[in-house]
Amino acid sequence: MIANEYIASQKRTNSEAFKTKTKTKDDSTVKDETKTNDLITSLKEKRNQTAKSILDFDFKKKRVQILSQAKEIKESDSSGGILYWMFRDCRVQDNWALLFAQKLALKNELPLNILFCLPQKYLEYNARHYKFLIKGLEEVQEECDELNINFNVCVGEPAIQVVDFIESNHIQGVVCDFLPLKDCMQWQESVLNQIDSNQIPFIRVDAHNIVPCWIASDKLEYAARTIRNKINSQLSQYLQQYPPVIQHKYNNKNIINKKKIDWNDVLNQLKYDKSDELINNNEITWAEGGTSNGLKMLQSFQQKRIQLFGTKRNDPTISALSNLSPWLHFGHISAQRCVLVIQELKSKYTESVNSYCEEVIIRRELSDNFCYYNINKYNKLDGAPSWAQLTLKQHSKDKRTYLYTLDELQHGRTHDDLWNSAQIELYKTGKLHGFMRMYWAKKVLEWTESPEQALQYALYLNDQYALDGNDPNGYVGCMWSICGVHDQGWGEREIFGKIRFMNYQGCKRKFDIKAYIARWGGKEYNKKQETIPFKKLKK
DNA sequence: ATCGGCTCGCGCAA
DNA sequence: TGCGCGAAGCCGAT
Repeated sequence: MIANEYIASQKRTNSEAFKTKTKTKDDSTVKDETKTNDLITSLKEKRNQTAKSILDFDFKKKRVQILSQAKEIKESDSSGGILYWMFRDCRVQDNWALLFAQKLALKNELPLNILFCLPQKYLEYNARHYKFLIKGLEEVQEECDELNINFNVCVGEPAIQVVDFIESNHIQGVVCDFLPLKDCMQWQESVLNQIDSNQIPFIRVDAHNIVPCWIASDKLEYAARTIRNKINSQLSQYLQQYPPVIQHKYNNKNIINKKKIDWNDVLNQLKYDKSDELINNNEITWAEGGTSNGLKMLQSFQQKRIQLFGTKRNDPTISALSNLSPWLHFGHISAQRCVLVIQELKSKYTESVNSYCEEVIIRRELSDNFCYYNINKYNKLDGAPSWAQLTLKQHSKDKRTYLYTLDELQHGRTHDDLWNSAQIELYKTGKLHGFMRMYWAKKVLEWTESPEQALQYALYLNDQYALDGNDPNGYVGCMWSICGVHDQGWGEREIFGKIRFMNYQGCKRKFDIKAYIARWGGKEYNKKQETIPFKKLKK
């Protein structure tokens, strides 16, 4: 199907939805199993062609940070082996952290273990997130069983549970993945402090970024333009094909007599808010966790949507986006794999592929850069650049034409039918179109009492409802919209100050807002006369 | 529909 | 110190 026909068919779908008010099935759900299996098979072949195992592969040492005094595995009588403490990157293949752990284990002829430890309460995770996450872990477990890797899951305080696992299993080396958020960084530091780091190497691997976060830049970057060259100039070095994680050679005595994991029991041990009706009444059906489901979505992007990405990515009535962010957030698929697959189409859809790479490489890595070098304030107003803090402060007392409570925002009950539609899309589907996210967050700034409250509400709603919430990308998205992070000053207005402004009118110009509103059913609540409440300030 | 002006501060050359 | 440049924007002219 050529692009124009495809757009036309989507417009038909939208108008049908408008007439019948029935749910339309997202066309990005892939039904063709055989073709997807082809992709999974072809990736397997590609890995096997790349190297026999990680030992035969040019592993980039810069992906690794050795945090302990001990730099190498020490000889020991009791061979508990190597532990990969998995947290952010929940997949077996295409995972530099697991590959590095297997490399250590093979080189030292040791067994290989994985531990995934879930805290009882984690950020704003709820049933929606846990269901997705656990589905992915089940797949990891199955793959580990086939590969002679000892996979374990536990619920509890990671800093305690991981140390306990290391001690009781006589682990000789620990590999963890990289997530530049406060909790995770603190757990890792705490584990490092509790173990004998003169004896046990403790190693962090950036399995999430293509160019490792600490290599891409050694400082807090100011904007996309300041990190772009730093990443692009090193990209060819790091954008390698993955070798396979292979069947592990060294047997693990822990595997014998191992109890089967009771996933319901895991879920029941978690403490999260179960009372939110918007979550309980809106089961997510378009996206299920796990690597193979993520690869299905990647394949449908490659086959159906990438061609539209260049020109239609800011049109929320057209399905032109990858829709991969939930799987990327939970680490069920790797961004590097997405780039490798999509770049095969570079000569065919040059503009689209370049735009996609800008988002999945530069913008994503910029988010990690922001959190890593701003670890105590990546979700606070203090984390904003000083010009933005100043201008927001100067305008914090400006009169707000509309003021909404968290509850009104949550249910999509504002005067703005477009905004309400975005909020409905968010709570019903667990995702919000990339362009609408910006508009959505900027209006929260406009309709709440202060920038602090706006940021708090936007982050809460995003983390609560979006499958890809609770992630550096989400934090930076809200910070960009509300407090100017990675952006620059613009013409001064009320409330916004110099923060970039967005409005209803602009959306009207850009896409068919009626189709979007019809699709999600946002209504106007208590609309006042004034529709555009700002006049540009004169100097 | 498309385009240029607006506006701002970092980064770099001087 | 001054200038060029980018920017997921808006707005008005054509």
